[in-house]
Amino acid sequence: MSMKRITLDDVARIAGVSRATVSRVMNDHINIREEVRNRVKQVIAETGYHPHLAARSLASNRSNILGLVVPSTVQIVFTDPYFPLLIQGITQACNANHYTLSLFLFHTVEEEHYAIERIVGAGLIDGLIITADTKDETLIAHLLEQEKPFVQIGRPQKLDRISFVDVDNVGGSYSAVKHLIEIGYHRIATIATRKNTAGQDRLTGYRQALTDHGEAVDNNLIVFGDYSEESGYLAMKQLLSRNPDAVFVGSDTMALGALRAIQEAGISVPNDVALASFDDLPATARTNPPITTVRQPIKRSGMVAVETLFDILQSDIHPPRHIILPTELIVRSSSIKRR
Amino acid sequence: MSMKRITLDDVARIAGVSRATVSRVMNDHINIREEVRNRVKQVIAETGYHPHLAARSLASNRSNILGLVVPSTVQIVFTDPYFPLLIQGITQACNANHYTLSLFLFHTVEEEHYAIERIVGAGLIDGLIITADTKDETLIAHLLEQEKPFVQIGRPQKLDRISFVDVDNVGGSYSAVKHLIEIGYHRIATIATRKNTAGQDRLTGYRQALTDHGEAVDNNLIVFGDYSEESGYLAMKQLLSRNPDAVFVGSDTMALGALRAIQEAGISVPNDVALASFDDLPATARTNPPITTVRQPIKRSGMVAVETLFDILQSDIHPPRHIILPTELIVRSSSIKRR
DNA sequence: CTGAAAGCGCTTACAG
DNA sequence: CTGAAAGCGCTTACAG
Repeated sequence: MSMKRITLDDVARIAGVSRATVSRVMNDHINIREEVRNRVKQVIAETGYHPHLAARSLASNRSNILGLVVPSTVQIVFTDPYFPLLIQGITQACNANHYTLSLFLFHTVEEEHYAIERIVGAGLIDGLIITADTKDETLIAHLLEQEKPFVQIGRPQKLDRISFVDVDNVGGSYSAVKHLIEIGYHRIATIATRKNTAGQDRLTGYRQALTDHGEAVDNNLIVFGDYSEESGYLAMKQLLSRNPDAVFVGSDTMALGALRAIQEAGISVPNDVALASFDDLPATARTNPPITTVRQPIKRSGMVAVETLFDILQSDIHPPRHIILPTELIVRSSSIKRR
Repeated sequence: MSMKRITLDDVARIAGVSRATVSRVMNDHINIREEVRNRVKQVIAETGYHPHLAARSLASNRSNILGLVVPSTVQIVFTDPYFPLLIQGITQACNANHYTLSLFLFHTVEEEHYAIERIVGAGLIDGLIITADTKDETLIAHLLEQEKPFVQIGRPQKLDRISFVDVDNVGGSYSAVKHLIEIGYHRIATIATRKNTAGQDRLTGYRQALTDHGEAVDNNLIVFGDYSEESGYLAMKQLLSRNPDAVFVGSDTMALGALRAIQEAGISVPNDVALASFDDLPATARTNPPITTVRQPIKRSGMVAVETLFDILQSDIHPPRHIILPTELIVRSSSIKRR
């Protein structure tokens, strides 16, 4: 604020070269005489010169800023560590590539519409990462129309033109249910959700695993929640009267609710009923007995999303990228059904 | 990308005024003839004009971008909902003021040093919000030296020149311990931490409450943890042999560990030992029995931090602002010690 | 391999 | 109340 900032001009004058040359050194262009490059670098180091990002952005038409958009309808932000882990992955990839991350978190739909227009129109951002949500077709549509490069995290409803990074929800659920079958359970229920594509895919995996292993799919054993702990609790209460011997829960938060219902009913886990879940939050590792879970690579999906966006930014043609990251089954309890 | 962007020039030409006038309308200057202002606004609306932020930034020397810095030493990011709530408050205040938030999350110290210099030097950011941490004096020192306006969240070690927003850790702990005393407990232990100023202040509140109510401070009843669930568990195991009849835990996460230790020991809560805690995370509300907690206004502290930063940015002289937000005691169990 | 020059899209004294 | 003009600090064809 107080002392005058050092500019390209200053460096050029001190090094005895033109501004163009300094600019080229800054941007690692080839075709600079080694001697000149060193001299300029020397001056840059001595003066502590840092290029002015706004100026660069204006001249070059790229800002080295990425945006992360969290629509107003995304609630997970406040419940579990999903959001922090995702951000961790995203920022790590950004830092490694000298990109800056701008965060757009919306609290209302109006805010969302107003701000996104401003953001995209302001040309301050090279590309966007959007956390998935079923409902906001308008936001996605708007981005497509503006031809702003973006990558969605989570599978979109219709794939056609959208690049996305998702975890293998179908495969993850499949492996969990398959595991329950293999250790001897037969009346396997599920607490599912229709809230988003992840929930839908997890239900698909449940169904597929049963079918593939010669088990009938009983619709009475499929109950729906909304990702909240409370909804898991209520769903489990419903299920208890239907005597499942195992339950695959579509999310850890709901699983905690389900466990509460089970414990209140004075039922033994895993002898009377086994529990498996999707997410692998720290909390589920600490329950007693510990819950077997499907671990999704949250942090990694953030990193991959950024890399995918870079890939798009650097290529001229834009065929949509569809990336599915594998999950991992974490078996915590040695719950073998007693015969 | 495809269609040419609409600039100030375009708007000026269409509206039949100079670029200066359009600029003045955009920035809500006074002294514009009502008729002219309307005409320009009309054209802006029709063309969907959005000012180019980099250009504005370059010309005006303010970017309308705020930075949130999370040092590499801050771990809370990944454990509880503190970080999401804080971000929620910060983004809400930013959105309301047409500011954009950039997020700087560091994973290593090298990254931190390298990036912060780049950020501050790049002149892309008007001011910063720093999440507190005891250890990174270097980062703070660097910012002070650069004369970049910033607000710290959490009390810094030495106050002198630093503006900060903190919750009333001393008062909050005080009220919790006072409550335990008033409902009849006498051997009140604490699981404290020296990790940061918040932990220190909470211990201070504990001590003060005891002293003010004629209770002796017994150092045998003060055990230290490091904010982790495991450390709370271990601390409680130590405490159990010393027969406290109540424990005030310095954080909810540690309280969950402490509860685990109590339950493993087969001891009744709150009859044999009562539990109170600081933070008020969702998880503590769901334990059985529910834990009495001190609720800190996390989201609000984010909002206030942003507002404080605006205040600093707008004023010429910079006396440091010190803001302490009140906490709230949430009594969940009617734990009266049996006589 | 290097430089002169135009230009990116805005703001802001200055003058009237 | 409004405009002409300079300037913010970079990048990038173009020419040599």
